[in-house]
Amino acid sequence: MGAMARAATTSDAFNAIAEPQRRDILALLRAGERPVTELARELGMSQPGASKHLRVLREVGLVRVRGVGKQRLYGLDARGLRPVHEWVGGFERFWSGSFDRLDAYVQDLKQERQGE
Amino acid sequence: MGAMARAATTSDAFNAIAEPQRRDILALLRAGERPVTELARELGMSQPGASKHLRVLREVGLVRVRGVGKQRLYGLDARGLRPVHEWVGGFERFWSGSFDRLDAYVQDLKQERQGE
DNA sequence: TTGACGCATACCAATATGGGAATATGATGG
DNA sequence: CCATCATATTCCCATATTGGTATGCGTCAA
Repeated sequence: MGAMARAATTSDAFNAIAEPQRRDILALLRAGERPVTELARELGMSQPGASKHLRVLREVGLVRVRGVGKQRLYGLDARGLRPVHEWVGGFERFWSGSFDRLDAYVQDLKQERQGE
Repeated sequence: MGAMARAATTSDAFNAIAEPQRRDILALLRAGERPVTELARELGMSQPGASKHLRVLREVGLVRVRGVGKQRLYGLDARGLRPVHEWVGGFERFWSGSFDRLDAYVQDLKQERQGE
């Protein structure tokens, strides 16, 4: 019951994709299933390293595994990214087009003043 | 140099938004600027807690500050979320519509086999 | 059964948290 | 200059990584 640390990487997709190498793995898997060793080689990481990242991705459901002989083929299951996309999308109007930085700034100010 | 730990939360937007409370702060700031204490109160966190999260958000450029008298008004600067949205958007075809889980799975297999 | 191969785990080191409490810092109003 | 309000920082703690390296384990081929 003492202090807390950062949330586990396995807690949700947001945490899982915070790690660059895991994002690389997901991106690579868009091209199709891959066995661990191949992933490791293509991404320049150690085999244990790849396995560990894959474990995290598996625990949040972003990849699934399929045993084929000695190999374990990892495949993408991007459904878990949808909530992330939607959450971030909720900010789209704040970065797109006519709403440049200064505009947004001023807008916010106006809104703020009106509220009081 | 020795082992590494998790990337800093201040390293990029992906890491910054991995923390739920920081996401809450960003979401709240869409309604307009807020002073620290108000943010803390509305989100049920301590003042130091809010300040610390705001510091992280500031360091990755997702919020900006403006001093107004004794207060410091924090405002949203969502531009940094755009790359995140785009990266995640790159997976859209894998979760949307006709591409349900099993379909995607089979598709991947086919693509894989063709590639060899 | 025995190797060999592919992968997952265990263990260790070094580090980055996130929360609470206490305290320092800053700006404002008298 | 001082008391005060609003924030930022500092400490301390327990925890959760990420990256090696070594090793366990399951499957397949002889």
